[in-house]
Amino acid sequence: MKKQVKMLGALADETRLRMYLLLSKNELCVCELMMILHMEQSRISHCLRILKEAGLVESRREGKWIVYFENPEVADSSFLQELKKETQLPSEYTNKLASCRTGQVRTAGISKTLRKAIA
Amino acid sequence: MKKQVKMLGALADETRLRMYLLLSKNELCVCELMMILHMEQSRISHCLRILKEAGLVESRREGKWIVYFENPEVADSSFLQELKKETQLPSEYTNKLASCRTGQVRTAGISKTLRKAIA
DNA sequence: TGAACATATGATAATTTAATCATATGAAAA
DNA sequence: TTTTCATATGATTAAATTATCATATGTTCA
Repeated sequence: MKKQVKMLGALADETRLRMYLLLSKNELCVCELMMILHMEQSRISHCLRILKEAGLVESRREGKWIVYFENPEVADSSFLQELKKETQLPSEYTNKLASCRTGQVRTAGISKTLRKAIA
Repeated sequence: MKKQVKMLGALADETRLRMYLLLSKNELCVCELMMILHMEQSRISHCLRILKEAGLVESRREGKWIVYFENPEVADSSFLQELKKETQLPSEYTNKLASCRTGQVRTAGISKTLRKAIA
């Protein structure tokens, strides 16, 4: 039960649930999540850590980026699959996700401009 | 999403998750939950309120008892069904639940003796 | 090598949540 | 009709979470 409680706790937050839903659709680096969720970097990182500690996501380094993705070991948990089905991510985020799929954000980098835009 | 977050939050606590799992198997009054979970009354009541506000359980009065049960409207949510399947309630609780099924606890009342035993 | 970038993380402050205690309400039984 | 039982709830305190800020680490590129 402890493991389930930890997972549930990690998902019991709107920001983290959005992150998890996004990452279950597409792997993303932190700066892409900053863009999509319009939040500052350290907040994103802290949230990702909680998701990671709950076993929901994993990460790998890719050049200067760290890419997060859904932990393949839990991806096929039917409980999580059903949660994903029943939970609609606002289109605002799925739209932004689409532009990340083409790699625009990561290539451009967030730099000063984007950082200010988010702040 | 807000609704899901509230549900997840209500279940992201070991005590409340146990309660929900118990109630999804069998309706129970507060004193039966006190017995099974070995916790004091106000704590049980507060937890039940959170489960109720999240839409997971409902209650009805029955004589001097108030009986809680899984909200039939969510019982068939496949997400919750899978959660129940994937989450094993410790046998310690299912055993105690069995004795409640026969109505022993409720009929006997908790009275001073039981109250002390729990305290 | 050193600047700029991408991310993590420790510390602090702010907010939320949970546990406990005391008391209130309402039903049943004496 | 007062006492006991069953439960709810408000208040207070204790504990955990979250956001923010500052800074550290590792990477790339000039």
